[in-house]
Amino acid sequence: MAIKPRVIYWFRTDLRLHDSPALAAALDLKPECLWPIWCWDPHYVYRARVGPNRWQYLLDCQQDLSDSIARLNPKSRLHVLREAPQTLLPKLFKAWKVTHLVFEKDTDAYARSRDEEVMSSAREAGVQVIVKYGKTLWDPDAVVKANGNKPTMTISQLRHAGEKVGDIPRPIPAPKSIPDPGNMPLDFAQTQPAPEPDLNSIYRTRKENSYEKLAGPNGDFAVPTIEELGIKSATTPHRGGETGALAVLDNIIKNEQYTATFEKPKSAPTAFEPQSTTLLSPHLHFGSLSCREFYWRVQDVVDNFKGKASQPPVSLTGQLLFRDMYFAAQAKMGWKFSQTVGNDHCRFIPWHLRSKVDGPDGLVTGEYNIDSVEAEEWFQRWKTGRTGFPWIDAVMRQLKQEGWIHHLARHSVACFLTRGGCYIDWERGAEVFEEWLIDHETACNTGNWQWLSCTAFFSQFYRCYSPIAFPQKTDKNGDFVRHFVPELKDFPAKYIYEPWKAPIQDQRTAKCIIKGDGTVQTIDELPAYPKPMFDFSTRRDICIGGMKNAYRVGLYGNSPKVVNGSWPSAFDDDAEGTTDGKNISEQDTLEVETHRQIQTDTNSKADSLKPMNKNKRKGTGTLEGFLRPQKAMK
DNA sequence: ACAGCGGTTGCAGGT
DNA sequence: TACCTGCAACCGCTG
Repeated sequence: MAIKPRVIYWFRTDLRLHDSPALAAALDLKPECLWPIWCWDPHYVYRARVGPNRWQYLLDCQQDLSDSIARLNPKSRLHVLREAPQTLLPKLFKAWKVTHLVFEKDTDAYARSRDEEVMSSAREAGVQVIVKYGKTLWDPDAVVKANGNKPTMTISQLRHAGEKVGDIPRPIPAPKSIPDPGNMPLDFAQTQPAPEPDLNSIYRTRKENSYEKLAGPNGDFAVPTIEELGIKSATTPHRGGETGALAVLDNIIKNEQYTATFEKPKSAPTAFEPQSTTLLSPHLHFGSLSCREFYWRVQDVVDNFKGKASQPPVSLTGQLLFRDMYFAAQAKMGWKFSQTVGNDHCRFIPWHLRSKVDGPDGLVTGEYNIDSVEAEEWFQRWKTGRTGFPWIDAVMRQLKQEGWIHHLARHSVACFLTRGGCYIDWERGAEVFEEWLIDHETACNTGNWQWLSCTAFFSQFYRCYSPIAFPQKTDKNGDFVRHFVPELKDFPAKYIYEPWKAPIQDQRTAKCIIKGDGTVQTIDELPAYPKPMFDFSTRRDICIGGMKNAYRVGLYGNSPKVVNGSWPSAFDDDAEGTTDGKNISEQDTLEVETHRQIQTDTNSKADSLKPMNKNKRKGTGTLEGFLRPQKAMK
């Protein structure tokens, strides 16, 4: 008689029961026993930037899922094990006599390397592995294949590739029952992770000890509390979990007008309580909501809508297309998608505070070069919400406090930090978002930062968000600023976005003095708010000049001069002074259009040779043949 | 080969 | 209110 399957279902960023193709595949095995488990991965604990708000959101999702599993089978729950999956799973295969390992596909760079290691040890142990995609509308690898094995860099590429891949699957209903878990002996040694470097040490309330016992402090595999983890309390009002996600979705769907006519660019980034968009992004990140459930629930409303429905990409379903575009781009490019150096699709701009890279693979180290004391100060003021521009500061404070900000608010502060203000590397901003966003998704976050900094996906750098004019379009009175920057709450609307222009008498009446850099709390016994850290329109002009210049030089992340650090020779001044829009001489553009021919990534070599051969037909044999005509600088 | 068009989400100043 | 233009000028896609 054949042995009945003994299945580990490994939950990761698919913390739901509804529409889970992988979970359905596990249940289709008709297992004798099924262990729903979560591995407390040291990579996430120490190496990813995770602030308290996202920790709490994850715990919410885990607890809700665990409760839902227990409702289907009181003998079961989500079993949380404190060890890296790469070392733990091989031991569980033996100790629990596992026959099958099932999980949802994850094409994130770290996830891929982790999963490959796990799959190889499963093969060695004779454990059958079942992997199903479920995180995106289409399998990112299939999208890449349909896109000619290239990363999807425009929404039309994604849409064409998606059409080739096929129809977006209808969601699968949640299971009605879950098998018992088998016995869970832990008669093996727990492998302790290396805690250093610990990128999240500032959030710990005590010495990190989440790896003391494999099954948690009570030995019961329970989902921990944030106190148990020794992490500071969350400040976000947003709660995770599948139950809440489906309730929010129900509410959205009930409002047919909103659902069918939603246009992202027309939604207000200044709206709060309630916000103007769905706030479902963190649920999509943790998988507490299936994107296909969302897609089809919305699409069914749109199909039955009597009026004029909005269309992708601005519509609700359109938002999911961008997500798939970034996932597929990352699926193709791997680690290099999330950094400049070595990235053949990311323009090189000589920003301040560039990342340090190290090692034979040329990956970022997590540290950066302070090439300008002034830029470092601007970066810290941006991060901590004391730039002196109330709109920027309000958004950054909302981000830190609540872990979520509106998409267009992200645009505004990202533009300000990079090409439209500070001229600081987008990777600095992406790291802050990684730390604070509850919906942080590496592919979408780094993709959007490249978009906004005009290094990939988007290039209209002369379209620049004003920290004064932009919020005024949707919030003349400045209610958003008054809420998140309360020291300005009594300022007249006339000055709310530029309080430094208010006469001193008005400042005293409003009980807030505009002075200093934000480190001083009170002046003459009145609350203080900083002066703007620079003149915005001057900086905007400098930045646009710098962008124009850098575009003309035309280096990309994989250009030899970027990889070997000799890029300053492509600009006409010294290494520290290349960032502010000075002109370059004509011959320095010669590097340039070769970027797509140069590959550090071996598996895309074949693609990259094509354009070179095509250009070679010109027979010039020199770089000139590759150059596009350059417009003269004024 | 290349001109023309459009690109989820700019701004200022109009009608 | 919902559009229009000029501003300077990027890219990918289409024919």
